[in-house]
Amino acid sequence: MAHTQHQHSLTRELACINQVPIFQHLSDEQKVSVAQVTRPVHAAKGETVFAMGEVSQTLYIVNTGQVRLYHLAADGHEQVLRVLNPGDFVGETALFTDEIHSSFAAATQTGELCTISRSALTALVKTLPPVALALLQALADRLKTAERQATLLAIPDALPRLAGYLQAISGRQAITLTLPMSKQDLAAYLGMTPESLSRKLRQLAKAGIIETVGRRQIGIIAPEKLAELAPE
Amino acid sequence: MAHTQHQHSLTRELACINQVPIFQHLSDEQKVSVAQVTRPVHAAKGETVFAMGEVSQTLYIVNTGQVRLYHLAADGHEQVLRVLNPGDFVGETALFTDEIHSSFAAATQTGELCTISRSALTALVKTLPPVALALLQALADRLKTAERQATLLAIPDALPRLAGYLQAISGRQAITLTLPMSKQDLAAYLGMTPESLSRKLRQLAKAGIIETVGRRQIGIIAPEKLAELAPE
DNA sequence: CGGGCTGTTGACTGACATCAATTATCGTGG
DNA sequence: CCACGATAATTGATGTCAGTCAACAGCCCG
Repeated sequence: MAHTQHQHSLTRELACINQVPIFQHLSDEQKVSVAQVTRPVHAAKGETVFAMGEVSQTLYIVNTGQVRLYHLAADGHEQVLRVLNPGDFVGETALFTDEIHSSFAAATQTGELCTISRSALTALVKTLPPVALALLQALADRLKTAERQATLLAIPDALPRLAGYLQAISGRQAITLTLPMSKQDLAAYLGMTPESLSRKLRQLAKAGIIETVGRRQIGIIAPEKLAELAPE
Repeated sequence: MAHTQHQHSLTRELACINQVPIFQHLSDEQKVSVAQVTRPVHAAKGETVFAMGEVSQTLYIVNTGQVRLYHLAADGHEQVLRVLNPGDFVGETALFTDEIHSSFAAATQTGELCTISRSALTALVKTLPPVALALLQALADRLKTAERQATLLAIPDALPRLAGYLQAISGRQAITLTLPMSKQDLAAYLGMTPESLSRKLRQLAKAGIIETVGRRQIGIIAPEKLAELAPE
């Protein structure tokens, strides 16, 4: 490992930082100071980024590609916690405690990650208030999403659960959207089996509320009917 | 409303701040500067702190008493999001957007809250890095809890869901604990009906794993058997 | 062009929701 | 302090939705 990167052009690091919302509003020189504590990491499709039980003191930010976060039960069943797309990050809990990872992370698409060590990020938060605010905002957003997901999962019936999810990611608009993950992952995320998901999507399509386009695209035709099925 | 509080002794405000983990590690003078932007609010049992749909730019911190956060569905069904005990807070999303509340908050026990306005807290975060770090930590903790709950709720069978919950709040110890909410609220929180919860508790009691003491107390007798039933 | 993985469809079964009635517990006022 | 009423919690009987197992279809990648 190189213990000095002064000769390094930092272009890869800066590419990462420019990609990521939490560093978006920094000045150029501030970005450079962040880039100096950033280390790019390559992740090939299927590769494990970190495993449950590992000790980590690192924040991972996805630059390109996609990473899937999941719990693994003793019976082998995987529960998808969330899917990290470019700009998303994970590992913030490791910034405060030496706590072990409570989940697995594996790349579903080959891409590039950026890592920042705990000590470096703590220093950044202390010296650059905008970073602290951006981090707070990102965490608050994720918290809201997680609580929303928990509310959805508490619904016993699969149809309103799916309707609520579709409503959330479509923004109640009649648009065609690309699913952020495969359907079997989505099924696990929504707490149902792939079979059930398939059936419910078909049911919604038959009712003229949505249409499935290819494998990963869904067109929302009647948002108002979706709202009737969804909770609240 | 008094537009100046200079004569005020700040004792109530300081009591609140000293109670709350996110301000715990501040120096005395830093605490005073926080106290100056804090406003205490009394909440009687049953009183609504804020309602869904209201616009808020305020952080609420529970000093004493208890506040219940819940969603209200169109059919009148309540879904408990979480229960705020002393030291817990809510309203962090309002710090970044003028977004409307997505839930109701009602006091279940008479107590005292502290409020901090958005602008004041933003300023605090910028000037006092320890506050930013503490807030980040608190949000990270809550995020972890929310993700854990999501994982639990994704389990289709009620028994492991309950076992996982009991394990989490008992800390895997053989202790007698007081439930943080009524059983019907707990049932909603765990995504099942009160009837199912009752049956599952009975099942655990018959198996000698727990015992129910009164209405809100549960004794954990065999934590290791609970662990067998719970996921992971 | 072929293989494997992802997604779909079908039949069956079991667990939980639902509806209804009873019992226990707590808070309150006499 | 006890009796009462209201609410919470339990118990029972029944129906239904989603999980399971199994086979098949379709897309993508090599």
